Amino acid sequence: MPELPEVQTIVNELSQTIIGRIIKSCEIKRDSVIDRSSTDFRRAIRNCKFTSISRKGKYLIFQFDKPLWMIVHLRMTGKFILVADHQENRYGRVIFKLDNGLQMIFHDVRCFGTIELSSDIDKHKKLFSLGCDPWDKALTPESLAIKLRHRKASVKSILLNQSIIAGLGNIYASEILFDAKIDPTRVVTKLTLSQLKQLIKSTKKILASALKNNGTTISDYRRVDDKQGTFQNFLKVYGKQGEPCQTCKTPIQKIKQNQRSTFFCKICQR
DNA sequence: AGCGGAACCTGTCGGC
DNA sequence: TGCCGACAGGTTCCGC
Repeated sequence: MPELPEVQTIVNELSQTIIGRIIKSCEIKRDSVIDRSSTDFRRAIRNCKFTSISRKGKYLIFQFDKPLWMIVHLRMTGKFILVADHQENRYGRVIFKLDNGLQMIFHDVRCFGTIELSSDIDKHKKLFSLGCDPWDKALTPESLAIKLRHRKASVKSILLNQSIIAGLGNIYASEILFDAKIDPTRVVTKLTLSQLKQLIKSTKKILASALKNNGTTISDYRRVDDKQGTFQNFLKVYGKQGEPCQTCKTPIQKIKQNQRSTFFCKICQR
């Protein structure tokens, strides 16, 4: 579900409300969401104060007032809800009770989401294996070309690989490739340096615009407290199969790549 | 090494 | 109406 712009929106909104708050207790409704026994988890997190919230790739990172971090991945359907009282909610998987009476609910229909605790964030394997941020200065056409030089996968597949660029998902991959006028099925080593340059440029452009719109709400993604993003109003290809391309009027194609939908214009994208 | 497919879990939608 | 398969914004594991 949420990609970089959605996760960043949630970071921004949670920061405004929970920095400085202390977790008084925690209720775990679904054990598979957390990375240890519920007893150990509750004990570790009790009386911790939130000092900052940040994002790496699609991971949310909550920092506390001691050497402890909570690392959350929302996967497809995870979201956070802040409420004064916890009405019984079928999909509330973990409920954090804060010192100001608010409850922060981790809500996740499909239960793919994960919550982990770490006492040494620099040694967290999954975070360590992430590629660079799209706005990282180290991301240049030349560095990308070197990193991809022996790859055989399509450019769409490479965009979804979090160890190369972190934060892109299925919606923005299609939108970025349309903006860059690159065929998603193209083997990545066949791209020219100027196409790689355009790819990086389009990535930053699309993500910045999505962020400005608080993300894309199609079905499940919600901001904190169920508010919706608005970038769905600006999508040009995702979910638009059969509709005319905004540039050349040719119907948008929908294909499957690695079991996932890709949308593109076969005329504009080469 | 790195690719594609299956699996994880739950809900919804479209077709017959 | 009812059932059944396909599909959903992600990642990990496995076999090749």
